[in-house]
Amino acid sequence: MSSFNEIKTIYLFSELDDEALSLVADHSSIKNLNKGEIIFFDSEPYLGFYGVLEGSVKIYKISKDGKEHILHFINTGNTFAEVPLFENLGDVDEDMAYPANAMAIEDDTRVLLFHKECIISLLEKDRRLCFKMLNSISKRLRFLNKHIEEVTLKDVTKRLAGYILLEYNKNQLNSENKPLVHLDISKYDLSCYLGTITETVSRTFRKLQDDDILIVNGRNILIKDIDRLKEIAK
Amino acid sequence: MSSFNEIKTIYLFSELDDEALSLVADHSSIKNLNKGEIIFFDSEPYLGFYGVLEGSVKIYKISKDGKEHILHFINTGNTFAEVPLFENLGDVDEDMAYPANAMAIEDDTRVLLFHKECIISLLEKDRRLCFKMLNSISKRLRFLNKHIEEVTLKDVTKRLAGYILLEYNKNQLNSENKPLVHLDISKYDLSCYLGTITETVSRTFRKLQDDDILIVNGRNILIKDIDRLKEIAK
DNA sequence: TTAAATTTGTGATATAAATCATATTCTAAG
DNA sequence: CTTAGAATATGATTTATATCACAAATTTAA
Repeated sequence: MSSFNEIKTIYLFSELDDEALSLVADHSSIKNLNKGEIIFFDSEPYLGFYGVLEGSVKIYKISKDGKEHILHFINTGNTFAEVPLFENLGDVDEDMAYPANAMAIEDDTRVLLFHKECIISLLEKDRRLCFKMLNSISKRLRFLNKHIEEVTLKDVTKRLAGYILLEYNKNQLNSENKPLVHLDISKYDLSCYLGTITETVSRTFRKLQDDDILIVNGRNILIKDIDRLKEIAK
Repeated sequence: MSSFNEIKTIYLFSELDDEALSLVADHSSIKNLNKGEIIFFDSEPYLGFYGVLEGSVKIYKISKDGKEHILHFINTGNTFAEVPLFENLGDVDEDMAYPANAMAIEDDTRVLLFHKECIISLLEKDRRLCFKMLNSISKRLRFLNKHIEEVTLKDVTKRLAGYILLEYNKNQLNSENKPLVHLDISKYDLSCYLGTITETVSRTFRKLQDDDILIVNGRNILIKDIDRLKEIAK
């Protein structure tokens, strides 16, 4: 059972009234997951979309020979796997399938599964929710746009530099203006996200370190020369 | 000026009543373009989204050093550049920008620009339109998902094989069951779409031809061994 | 119809990054 | 603490694909 307040941590549901919230509560279930546990597999029959209450999830593809590519990391408050709901507008729930794999990447990750059956009726009642859904999907699309640009048009060094700068900007508010970045994903996941392998990430960190741009200590990165890092990322 | 019937060729608008159609007509303009003409540039201020009435458009990114990557080809009936409308839900039209470049790739391409100002009000009135918009964006997202999987997890041969099979399936209805594919894009655009360069596409076609899988004649491709082609694409 | 320009094809070479092989460091379990 | 397993680092080698150079073919324009 999920409290209304917990449901409201999901951005999409944050402005729902109590009536709508109880409908969501009645049609959703919560899963607790440890690091490495699968939420769904690519092409698996679609049950509904998910929201992250706590922890972190990766959305990824795997090739026949085991090569992995991470499309998104999803954190608290955000939803994933909404797309199948709207792909086949006519055919209500005709052969819907998940568009990628999803795995928890932190212990004690909590996700809310909102079963597909009643979403449409909720959206039909609430125009604001429709717009929020459009907002979520649009942001995801813009993000993938950017991601594909990075992977196809830039080399690994640029991509890694860009990732670190993005993380730095994200957390700048938290930390006390120190140019310090803490990676909250493993180097393996980082390499899969950057479209490369762990060895190459290692070497690239070393190179940036040897050039006095970063100091890498495990998952902690001190940015020594942010201007040059920005120049590289371009 | 645009006739209602012409507007209805855009899938998103196909079911609008006359009142809504006249609103669309009043707030849109039509552009005629020749091959190579730009519709908008990446990051340019956002005017509204487009629908293709006739011809074909490519949506693409370009790197600092001129390398190009094509994200989508948009054909008659389909819309593009809807994303900026919904990204910043609160701030009405705060600094919206196009998410990529768009160029006509056929002569006599006709596009309809639907100015951003009145779209939201139209969507607020018409729930069905909201769902169609969700449908369009979702399809685009699924497509990019697939595209990124191809580019990051498969080699050029697999990607090219996959592209030819997709084109074959698309046009199978038209042609009289002959395993014939006509490329309706240049080899340059094909290479940019596959995340490679023209030389590599040339060589890959040659390899597939030498292996008796295809016969390539300019833009016409005869599939000699579809089973092996499918096997390669996997 | 011919010339110019663009597109396409092919060979030789260069290069970024993957693969393979260990070594080292870190982490979690007993 | 100690040990086993996982994650990370680094060197040597290979490989797919980009780059460069140019030839051939096709399209466009004059």
